[in-house]
Amino acid sequence: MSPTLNRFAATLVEWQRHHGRHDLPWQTRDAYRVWLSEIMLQQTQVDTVIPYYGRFLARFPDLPSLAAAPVENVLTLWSGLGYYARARNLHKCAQAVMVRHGGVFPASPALLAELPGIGRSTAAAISAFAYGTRAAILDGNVKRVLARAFGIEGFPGNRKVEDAMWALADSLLPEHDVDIYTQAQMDLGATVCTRGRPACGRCPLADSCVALRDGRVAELPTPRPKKVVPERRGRFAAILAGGSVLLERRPPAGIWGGLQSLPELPEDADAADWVASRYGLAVQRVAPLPPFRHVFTHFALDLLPEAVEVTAPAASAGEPGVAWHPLDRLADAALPAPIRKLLEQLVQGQL
DNA sequence: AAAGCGGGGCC
DNA sequence: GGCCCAGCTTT
Repeated sequence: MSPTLNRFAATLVEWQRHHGRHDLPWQTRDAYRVWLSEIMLQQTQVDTVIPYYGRFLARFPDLPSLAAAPVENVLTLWSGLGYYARARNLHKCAQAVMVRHGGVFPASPALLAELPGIGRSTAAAISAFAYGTRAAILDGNVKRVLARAFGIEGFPGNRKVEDAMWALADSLLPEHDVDIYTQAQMDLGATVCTRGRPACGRCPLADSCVALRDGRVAELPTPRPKKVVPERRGRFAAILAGGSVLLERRPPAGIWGGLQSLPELPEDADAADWVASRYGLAVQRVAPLPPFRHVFTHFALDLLPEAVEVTAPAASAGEPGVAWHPLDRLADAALPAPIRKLLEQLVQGQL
């Protein structure tokens, strides 16, 4: 598309100057801050990210401090944000930038995309915001805006549909003000062209929007095809002694990879016997706790927690990755959200 | 309880 | 290149 015909970009850039967001804490030209925010913003909305971003930056103000930290400390600060592979990749990426690029994020989207946790869209966003590089993003906001504005059919998670959107996004990229344009697409998608009740009345693209013209705003973008999710169940032991709970680090990959959690009991084990033999603890009492369901994208997990009171333990828990953790210091633990909630309810005497 | 958000990586 | 992966928020 010739630049003079690119009304789309010009309209968005003009809209952004007056109606876009200009006070987000990561709106700087510091590649470290831009990168950190973009990773946190994958799969997570701005309002959720802001407090995490602030805490993270206070603890790891720059790339070298993050690269030098143990990954456990990174996971602790990530606890509750979800998708913990992002935190592990973030840490790996920090170390890779130190080694490969002398501690400076490259400006090239191709080089950025070779780093852990950075894909094509995130690479483009970082290079556009931090360095003004001309590169197209395609996140969920942009997919929604493009699907509606241009009437694109098909689930954007489908490779063919996504490829078509990438081609369109590339063709729409303006010659100048790519950083403003990039922020404009994100902001329009987040504040006007929302999934639920889009505010078409104040959309700068309303005049030309195909979905609005055809009355198909609610049908676009095409939703993900439905799938039945398998169900799993897991028994979890809250082993308690002297105001502390026993936490065990999970394997690095898979669900809640690398996080601390309650030990998972074998399906048919007797809780008291299992705790006694595995950890060498003297069990005083076992009590079932209310079961609850946690739903992931691709499966549902029924959690069956049990409280296991033991006599005051020795200082060491023996097994590697196993540690007693004070119940009044849960904030320091890298816990998955449902386990954190369970333990907090336990502390508050609600169970 | 169900739907939505969304980029990365494996096979 | 199709499909699988992963957790929290919103509705």
